Amino acid sequence: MNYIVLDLEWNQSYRGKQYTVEGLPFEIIQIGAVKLDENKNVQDRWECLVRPVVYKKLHGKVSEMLGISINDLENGKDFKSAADEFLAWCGEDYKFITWGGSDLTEFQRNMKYFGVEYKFPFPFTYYDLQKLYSKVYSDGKTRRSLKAAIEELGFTEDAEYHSAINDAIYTARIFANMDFDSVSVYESIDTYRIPQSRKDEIYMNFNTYEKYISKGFKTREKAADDRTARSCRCYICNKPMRRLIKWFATSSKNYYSVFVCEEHGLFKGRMRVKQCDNGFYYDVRILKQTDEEGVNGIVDKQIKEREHRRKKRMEEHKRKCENQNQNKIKYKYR
DNA sequence: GCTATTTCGGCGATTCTTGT
DNA sequence: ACAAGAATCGCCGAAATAGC
Repeated sequence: MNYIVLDLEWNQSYRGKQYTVEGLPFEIIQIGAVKLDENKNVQDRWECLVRPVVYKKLHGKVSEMLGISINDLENGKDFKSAADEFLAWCGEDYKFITWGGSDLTEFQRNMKYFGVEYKFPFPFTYYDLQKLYSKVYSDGKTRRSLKAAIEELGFTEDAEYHSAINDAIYTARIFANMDFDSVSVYESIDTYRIPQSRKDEIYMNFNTYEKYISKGFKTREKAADDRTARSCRCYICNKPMRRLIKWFATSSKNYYSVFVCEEHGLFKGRMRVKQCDNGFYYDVRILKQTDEEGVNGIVDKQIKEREHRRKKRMEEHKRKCENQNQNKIKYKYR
């Protein structure tokens, strides 16, 4: 199996969102990629310019950042040929690596818009190296820009950033030098396409946790209330679990819950409703094995949220009273 | 059992950061 | 300038509770 490190550059409407074409918020103008074998040895490179046909002028921010003008793209390929050639170059057995989680979504949007026919696997998994970099070198949550990561690692900065092929090469360099094996189980799942039906729903077991992606629902409510998503089975033995704490929302868009498996103990659940390009709503749920301390953390979160609201209300109430008193005083001395 | 007030919970708006 | 994820704020209707 090969690794394809992919990086894209894209353009957008130069005169504002109201002129954005339906189904194509961004138009890809550069494709850059590096192919590595399973031992992380570089095999090949691929790059091309794409001549834009929808947004034929570059947005000011884009040309500034990329350091190019529209003239540089005149001799570019049309997207369909570029994508066909690129996908043929990718071969049969490969996995994508990108810096951040947006490239594959934009690539598929462009493919759909320009009628490129190609079947990516389902579920469509890839490696988000920005996330894996954070897991290896940081807390797993913060996201570093590519430049910041290269500088942190002390790599030589021998090429301009924000060029598709250069950024792909930088990303490949980080990939080849990091302890990838220690984090390689943490694949990302592309959700440009979501499960069509119940039987297509995704249950990914990452050893320490399980990720579930539901089918699409017409409304946010139906997605949030779905019984399949709200009731959980143990991802180790597949037996139904008992719910210890019912699902509750914090002031964020996350829902939390705690379940218990008779054999494997405590699990914390986190769920979020998202919306897909086709307008359907779907659930992303993560189940993670935990202990009493972890459960206390969830309970604390719930209590903290209540306390937080109570305090807010108290302050609000106090302020109201003070205002009333002030009014009274005013009346007194009038 | 009705009404007013308090508490809860869902969700949009806002902000920060990344990406182009 | 626009997109998307995550975190936070705050509004407002629903549910719970207090007061009668």
